[in-house]
Amino acid sequence: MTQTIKVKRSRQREAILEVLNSTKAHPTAERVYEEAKLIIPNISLGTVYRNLSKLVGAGEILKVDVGDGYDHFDGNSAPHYHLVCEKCAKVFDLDIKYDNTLNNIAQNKVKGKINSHSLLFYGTCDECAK
Amino acid sequence: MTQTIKVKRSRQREAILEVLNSTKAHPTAERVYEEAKLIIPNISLGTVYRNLSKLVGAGEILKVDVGDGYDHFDGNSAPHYHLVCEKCAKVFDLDIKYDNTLNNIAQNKVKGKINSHSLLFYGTCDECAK
DNA sequence: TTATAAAACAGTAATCATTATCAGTTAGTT
DNA sequence: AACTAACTGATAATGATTACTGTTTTATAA
Repeated sequence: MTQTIKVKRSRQREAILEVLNSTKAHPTAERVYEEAKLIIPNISLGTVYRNLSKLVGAGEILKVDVGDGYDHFDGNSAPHYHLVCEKCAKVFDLDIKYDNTLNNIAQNKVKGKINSHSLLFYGTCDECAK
Repeated sequence: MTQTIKVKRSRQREAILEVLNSTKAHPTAERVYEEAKLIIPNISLGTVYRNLSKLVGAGEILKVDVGDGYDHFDGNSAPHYHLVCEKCAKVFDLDIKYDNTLNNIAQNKVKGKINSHSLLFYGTCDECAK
């Protein structure tokens, strides 16, 4: 028994996507909520969470886990690497090519199948380094 | 104004360390609590959390963040890489040498200082691949 | 267009991993 | 043995995320 669940457009989801696509920051759900309210003032936080999950599930955005207790979201859905600043806690994109050979190195060590990887750098961002 | 805070031994902290050093799993705080209770039956969950934080701060254990909503802990404090099984959700150590040159690649792209990195592989573990 | 059904919503309550609090206990020192 | 500060067990509080519910919106088609 399979059931197909249709997806309907919603102003709210489009506003959330617009927020994410117009920033290079990697906002938390709360920050996305604040920005989305500028477009749809009575949007609710639950709606933001629900749609962020949906967009992640659809592969339209990325969830970035940096271990600070918040989920961060990224409008750039292509796999790429991040820098987490240990001073200001901001998350930055790194202009490094996604390296599929890393998967091969791991693949040589296990019988199971390696599907992907996530690489996170910790250090000081340009701004905080000044 | 600096103040030195002394560290006192405690049976509880030693039991927690013993739990972590006797497993290759990467238990959550709750699991550490369950195991520690076998050694000290009336140990409290708060004590487990408090000492896990302390041990991480002291560099005696590692906190492994795999994005499943739980903190995982690792008695092996040397930097190394992990595989997260997408089927059973377990965390495994990978026998791959920690690659410092990855830091250099990132270092070439930023003005700030890259200090470390975390690399996490996703896929199927040996057991689930059968 | 209107009617209909299901998806999505706003508002709010519930969940639950983790942290904080606090009175009593323990380890280390004099 | 007495002192002091770190530590503990028990429990309450926190806070990000999820679930619930009655209402609204979207998409489809009569």
